[in-house]
Amino acid sequence: MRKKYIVKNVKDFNLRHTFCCGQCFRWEEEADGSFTGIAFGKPVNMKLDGGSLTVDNCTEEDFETVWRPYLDLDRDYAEIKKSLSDHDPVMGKAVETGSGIRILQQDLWETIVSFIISQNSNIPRIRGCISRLAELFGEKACTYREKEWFSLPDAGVLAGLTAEDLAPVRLGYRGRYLVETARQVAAEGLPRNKKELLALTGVGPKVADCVALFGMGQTGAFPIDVWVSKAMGEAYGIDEKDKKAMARYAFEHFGKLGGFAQQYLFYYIREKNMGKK
DNA sequence: TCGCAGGTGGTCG
DNA sequence: CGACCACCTGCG
Repeated sequence: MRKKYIVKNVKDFNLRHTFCCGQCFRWEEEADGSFTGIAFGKPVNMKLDGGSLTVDNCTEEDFETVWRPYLDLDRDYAEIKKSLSDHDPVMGKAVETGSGIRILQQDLWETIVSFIISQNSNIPRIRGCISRLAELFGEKACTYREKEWFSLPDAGVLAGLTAEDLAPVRLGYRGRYLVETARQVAAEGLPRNKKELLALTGVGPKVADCVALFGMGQTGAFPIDVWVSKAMGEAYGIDEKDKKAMARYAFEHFGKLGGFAQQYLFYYIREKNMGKK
């Protein structure tokens, strides 16, 4: 018995902006522009027509407890965008380009796993790794749209494996990081802040900031990757190698809005780069 | 074919 | 403490 849940009047939301801005790796665009994916063990399809969001395979209770917070629907993005746009013209353009981005509030463990895997890699490969990890070692959630869906393996499961066991996932040297981090989490519990994140194997400043932002709701976190470096080099004339200067700039100029600023910049510079090719 | 990708840990000076 | 550099793998 499948249910659909429809919400009217959703503002400042675009599925592609949100699911293709690099914050998540388990959503796929369908031919009709809708997106199918899984979070918190629940596969759904989302379709947006004007301001009307239809979530297929979703009850009202699921929507209120899972998807409303996940999609960050209770936050006023108009205000954030106004504030950032007023800062400078480049940010104004970035906000315009990614006007429907929402920062997803994702499962903490899944975020840790995803961004450890993401390092020094590329999006198609990251998606493949995460999907294989779920299918080979995760827990079966259910069948939806003639496909079997799996959750990512939890820390306890991964802690009992070796990097060798993970070979078919083809994580490369990240497999070792993942097993080691799983053992740390299984023993000590999930990290509660950036300091505890940095204590995990395979988690450095970039991954810690991604997890803080996407998995801990720390909106001031400002992950600096090669794309954001490029964007800030162009926009603010900061030396692209000087990560410290960039972090300082973000802290001083964007404060608690740093995470949003980062997503708009990231999406904008990547869009621009795609257009070039 | 081959550099390089949404970095990190280890090892130097 | 800052500047290298190796590291798995597979895309473009």
